[in-house]
Amino acid sequence: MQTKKNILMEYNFSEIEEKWRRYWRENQIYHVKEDETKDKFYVLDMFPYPSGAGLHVGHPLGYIASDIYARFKRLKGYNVLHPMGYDSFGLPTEQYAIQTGIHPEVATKDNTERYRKQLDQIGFSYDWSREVQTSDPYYYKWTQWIFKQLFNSYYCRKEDKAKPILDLISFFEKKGNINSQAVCDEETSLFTESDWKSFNEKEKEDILQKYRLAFLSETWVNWCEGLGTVLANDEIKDGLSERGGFPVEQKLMKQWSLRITAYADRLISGLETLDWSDSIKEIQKNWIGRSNGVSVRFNLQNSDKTIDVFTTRPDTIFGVNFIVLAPEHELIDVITTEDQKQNVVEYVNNTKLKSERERQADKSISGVFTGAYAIHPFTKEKVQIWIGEYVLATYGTGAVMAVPCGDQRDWDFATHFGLDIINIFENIDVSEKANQEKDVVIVNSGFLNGLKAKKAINLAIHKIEEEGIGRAKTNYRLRDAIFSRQRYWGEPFPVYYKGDTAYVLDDDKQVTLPQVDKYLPTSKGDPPLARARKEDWNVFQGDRMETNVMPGWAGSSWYFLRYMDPKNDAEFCAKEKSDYWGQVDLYIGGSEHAVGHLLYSRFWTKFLFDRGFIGFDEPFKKMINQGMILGRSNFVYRIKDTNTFVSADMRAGYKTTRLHVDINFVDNDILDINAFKKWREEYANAEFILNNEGEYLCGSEIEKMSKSKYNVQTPEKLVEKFGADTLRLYEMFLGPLEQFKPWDTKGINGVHNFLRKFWRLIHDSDNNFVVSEKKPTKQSYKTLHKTIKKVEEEIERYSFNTVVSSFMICVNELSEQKCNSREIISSFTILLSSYAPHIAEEIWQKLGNDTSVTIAEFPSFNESYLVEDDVNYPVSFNGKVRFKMTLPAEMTKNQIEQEVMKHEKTAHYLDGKSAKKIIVVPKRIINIVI
RNA sequence: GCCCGGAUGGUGGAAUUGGUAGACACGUUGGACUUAAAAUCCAAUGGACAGUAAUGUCCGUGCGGGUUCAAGUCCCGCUCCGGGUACCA
Repeated sequence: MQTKKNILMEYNFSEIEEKWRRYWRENQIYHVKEDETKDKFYVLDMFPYPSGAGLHVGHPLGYIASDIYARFKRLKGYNVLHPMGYDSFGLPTEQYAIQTGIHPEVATKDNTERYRKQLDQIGFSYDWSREVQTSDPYYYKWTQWIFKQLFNSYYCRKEDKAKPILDLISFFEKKGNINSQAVCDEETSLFTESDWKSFNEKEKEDILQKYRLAFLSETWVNWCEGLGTVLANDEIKDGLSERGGFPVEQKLMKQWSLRITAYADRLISGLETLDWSDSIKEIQKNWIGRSNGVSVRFNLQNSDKTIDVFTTRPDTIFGVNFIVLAPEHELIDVITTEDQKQNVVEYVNNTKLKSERERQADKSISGVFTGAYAIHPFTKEKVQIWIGEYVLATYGTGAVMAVPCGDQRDWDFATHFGLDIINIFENIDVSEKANQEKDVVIVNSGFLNGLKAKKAINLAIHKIEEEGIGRAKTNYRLRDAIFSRQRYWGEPFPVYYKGDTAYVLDDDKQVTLPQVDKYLPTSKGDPPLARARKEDWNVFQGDRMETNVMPGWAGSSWYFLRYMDPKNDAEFCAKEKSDYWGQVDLYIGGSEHAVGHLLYSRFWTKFLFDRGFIGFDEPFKKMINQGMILGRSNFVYRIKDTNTFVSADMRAGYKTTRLHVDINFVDNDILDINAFKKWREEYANAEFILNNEGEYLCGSEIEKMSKSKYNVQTPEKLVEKFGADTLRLYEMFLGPLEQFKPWDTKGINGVHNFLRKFWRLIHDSDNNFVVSEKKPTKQSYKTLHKTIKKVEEEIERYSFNTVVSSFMICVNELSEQKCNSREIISSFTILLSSYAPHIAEEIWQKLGNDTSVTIAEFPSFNESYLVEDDVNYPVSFNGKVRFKMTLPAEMTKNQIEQEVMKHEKTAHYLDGKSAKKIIVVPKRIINIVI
């Protein structure tokens, strides 16, 4: 037991930390304003979704790192924007509302308050006056506003940017759409200016929908019955919804979409300007999936219809002897012959029954012949038309020209159905597998004979275009983003309908979420908002209001802009504010948002830039993805069909079931049996087979932290036991920020001891603060300046863990030197303040300062303190270090060589032989080659 | 399959451009203080071998080669682990 006196005499972190948190709050220390006299720096965290579970120790990892960086930049004289908010629309809150009837707004308020409390405890330097919440009507008013701008814009290919839709309308009025360079749906029909003038309002709007960047369209969507909503591609993993893991199927529905595909090229090229990890850039590139090729038209036999196929290998076109259509292809009904009709209908219906997941999982080859033939554009031979599941309706044209000798999938298909394989490669055997190598000479291919792929591709494209049977085309894997969700807890659309035609509200009007009786779809299957009566809507125009809501990523696509001007009631963000703060200079968050949030916010930023609302077209200049902190789970082993648990080291020979056990009952893998028995009723009478030490040993594994695994470590407990400064230091000390690492509290004492050691350095045995006014020794200056250099360099390269070591080394050395000089301690306190702000403020005050250490000046590094008179050289023989010798630093290479050869040990290691060569690297090493 | 990471003591990790591998911590062991414990302080701590000892020798950064006076670091070929992605024509 510690005595009361002991506690008072030591570093009393809980009192200190509370005191300074109050001080920061009351004096608005972290409040920040635009200041033209200073350089700006914008440090941002990915804002959290405030879930009911609260924060665990993994969440603050990135926040601590960004906070350290923000504090460091402030000390270096920058005007730092470092805000925080909540991504507060989302499914879990809504599911909770469905179960409990509690309005999501109420649950959100509770959750954000808990988050705030937890965040405050860690001592972050956020300017909370700039807080945003995506579910706040004052915020989503502007999310709706951006939607309106998207609705009222189109993408101009010529200028390669978004422009007002009014420009397009006046173009149509003058010239129709025949020479229009605007991005639009593939199947948009052509019209002249007089056609346009003859269209009525609905017809005009239907056409404009094919051009608007936010538009309604009847498309195949990913319908998730379990969630009762459609999902975007990035919300699906392995054919299941990312949230909840429910099956997803294809359904034809009228939905809002955003024309992100118009930005595909710029989203790829923009990556070059970003300081992001290669892996995230790579993921985005793959997701966009640009491939250059050509679309080729095949005429049909006995029909005036044609089939377009997309290929990246037109050089292999002479290897084509059949075509394969996706089961959803629109021509199937038209071309199938009578005698094949039954087979085809059966096959198509079967594949439709399968879910997306089943179709992905099933790699077996299936298909059916339509009975129809196309004509090869060059050889004029008959080409069979098949239907196959391996062809995707949503990619390219939904049809492929099959080249069995050159594509493994086509080869597999041909082999399975006994179709011919034409070989067009010189000296290549295609009887076992297809040849996908490009460095091969092409034969049997008319005008392409004797060429290799690179030249043949260009020639083939040229010829295809010349003959008018196709044109070069770039295809993208990226689809337009489905922007409607059939849910309640999201942004309502600022949209109303007259008949089937959608209109956006005037700029001065916004829709707020109406009250509904239940958060469930209606009996007709309409979204929850359809439950609202006319009088429940704050705005009601036309025949009906839009009842879909926006997806979770709407609000998070622009939140970093709102932080710059959070209270602005007239604009989403004043231009002069966004001009001042500019891009986010450092963005820290998880890599799980690689294709969702990070792609959409780049898209919105580019759009807002195009329309002149902001002055930059990439949101996040530098990004770091922090690694996940994993939990350590513990297990007990229940013998099958009994209520007896066997110790992990005794379980051989038993059939057992492994069960997660709450880590709070386990210390050093030893189970507290009494606590375990009390945990659940069913365990009250459990029996235990103990090991030879009479203990119950648990098994363990490193896993993701989750409630269901009972391995969650919360920051509260650690803050209570060790203080926030210790927690901050420890999370950084664990290892490199980007790395995945298991959470283990074993080492936390080490960092805590470091703070206590620092405290003791400047307090006497009665806990009185004592610093010396004497001039520090040369050695102490060296210690300090070594630390200044290291701290500055390491923080600049985001190596947060090694800085903690430098702090420790510094305090260790100062303790050894018994140095408590005011000058040294003052500088060190500033260095420490970005990591451990509470204790730094306390010491700073004790040193006699009456302003916060957060506005101190980072100590400047002076090289001259590190200059050594002597160098301790390692002397190696054939690369092996044998002894060391200290020599004056200013000695020349020749002098060093002479000194080394004179050394008594040199003769011993030369062992009678002569030195072939002596390598001297000044201030580093001496190597003697024998 | 393809694309990105990674592999260093009992543990987390350090070594920025090739130049003293294992900083800093944790853990372990021994010692001091104490009636005792906690806390604190001191010392040792990659492995093997030799020696009473000071010390010395050899081996050591996943494995096998190579470049170099010198390789954890660079090059070639593998193994294992983690992440992403997939009938994308």
